[in-house]
Amino acid sequence: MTTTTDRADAATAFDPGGTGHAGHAETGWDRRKRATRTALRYAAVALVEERGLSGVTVEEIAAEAGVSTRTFFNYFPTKEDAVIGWEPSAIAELVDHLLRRPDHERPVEAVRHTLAEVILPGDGDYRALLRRLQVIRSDHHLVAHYVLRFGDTEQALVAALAQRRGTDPATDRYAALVAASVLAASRVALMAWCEDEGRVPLGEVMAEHLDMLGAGLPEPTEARR
Amino acid sequence: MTTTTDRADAATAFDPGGTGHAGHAETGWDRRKRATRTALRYAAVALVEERGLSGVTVEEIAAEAGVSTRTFFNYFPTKEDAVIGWEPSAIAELVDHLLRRPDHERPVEAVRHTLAEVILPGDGDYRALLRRLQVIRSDHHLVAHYVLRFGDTEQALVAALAQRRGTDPATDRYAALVAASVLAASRVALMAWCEDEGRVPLGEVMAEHLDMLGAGLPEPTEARR
DNA sequence: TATGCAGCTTTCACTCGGTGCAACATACCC
DNA sequence: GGGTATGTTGCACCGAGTGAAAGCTGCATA
Repeated sequence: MTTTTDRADAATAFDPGGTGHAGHAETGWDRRKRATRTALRYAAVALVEERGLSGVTVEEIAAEAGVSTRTFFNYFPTKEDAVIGWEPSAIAELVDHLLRRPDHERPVEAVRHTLAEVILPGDGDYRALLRRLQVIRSDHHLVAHYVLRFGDTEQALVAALAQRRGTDPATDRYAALVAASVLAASRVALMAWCEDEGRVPLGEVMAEHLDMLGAGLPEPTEARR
Repeated sequence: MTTTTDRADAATAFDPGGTGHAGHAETGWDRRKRATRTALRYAAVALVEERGLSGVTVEEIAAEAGVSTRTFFNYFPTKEDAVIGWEPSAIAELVDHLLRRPDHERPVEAVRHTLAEVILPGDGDYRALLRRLQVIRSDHHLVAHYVLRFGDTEQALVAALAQRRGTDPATDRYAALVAASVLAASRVALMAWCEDEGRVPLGEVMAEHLDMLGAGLPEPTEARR
């Protein structure tokens, strides 16, 4: 019901200055690729929202986006990744930000600020994020895959933290612990924000959770928190 | 190299009182099933250790264990699960233990004790656990799958914690946060223990990590911790 | 000991996810 | 305008995973 035609040829329909916020002169190829990627993500979310993950095949998503099945796999390694909107560049960006944080900052704070800068969509497109999270939450398999991608992020963060601290990422337990627990808390915060349908600003929800983590998980006094 | 024949017909070769520590009268079927399960796990770990995850097919694992491919899938939902030794019963057991912890115990402590009781192999078979963890760590895909199963465990823990606290598991953020971060810390501890090749007792490593978490992740003072 | 039942294993057929490769199309640059 | 880099497609293929029906195995009866 949702679509079927409106996005059919998104691969060739160039984005008319829509989400474009790319600084350095974008070539035609880049535009085309971004359009295809967006179309695939959009199609994936829409179809899965409608029929559930197992009710949709990659072939259908590709068709909906107006590209071949093979092309789908040129953009996303798995069906799930198209739904959760996985971007390989996101991890690199995260690491980049983390390495730029001031040296005096403690690891937990550095990671915290980094996440705040990177996860929260600067363009204010919280609606899309919320919708995607709702679709993810609706399917156990998608949640699992989401957690899995957090795992990838975690590995990258450990490497970056270790670099910051001048330690060996393979043996720096503190870095591993910080990355794992802060990411876990962030994930829970995202889910809570989603559960709440975005009424409380995401930044606040994140801060709340990370504060609790930083305080050693004290049991909330008031009932129902 | 490792095997090829020694375990070939483990499905029919009954376990001669080996790992058997089942209290309530075990029927022949149970013995047979346990033997098959063990053979599959063993074959999976051995073959993957030898050739890597992608160098081994389910068909080969099944053949090595002396059963058909279809039977493999009657025991494990995925190839990865056979390697990581996933047991659906483990989660139930975890929940069970958690619900039996004394009421006055704070959530973090309750989860902590539960994990200590369930994760640590009572029969002292740390060698097998260590080997399995080493195989898992050697492959990114296996690590991801391992994290994924921790995610399943997490959901079960949240439900159990919420029940304990008399809250709604869907909205109890504190339960979600505790489950997620404690499990994350435990996972990191397991990996650290493995990295260390089991020289320091697992229980100690776990305690160290959970203490750090409970203290709010203070930056270790001494260099290299 | 024979017989029936229950539960496990196997075979078969099939769908779908995912990848490598070679041919084709498109945008860019000279 | 022609060459080149890059993106897209079709094709062939492999392996994971599932459903269903038939066969086998152990157990509990008479």
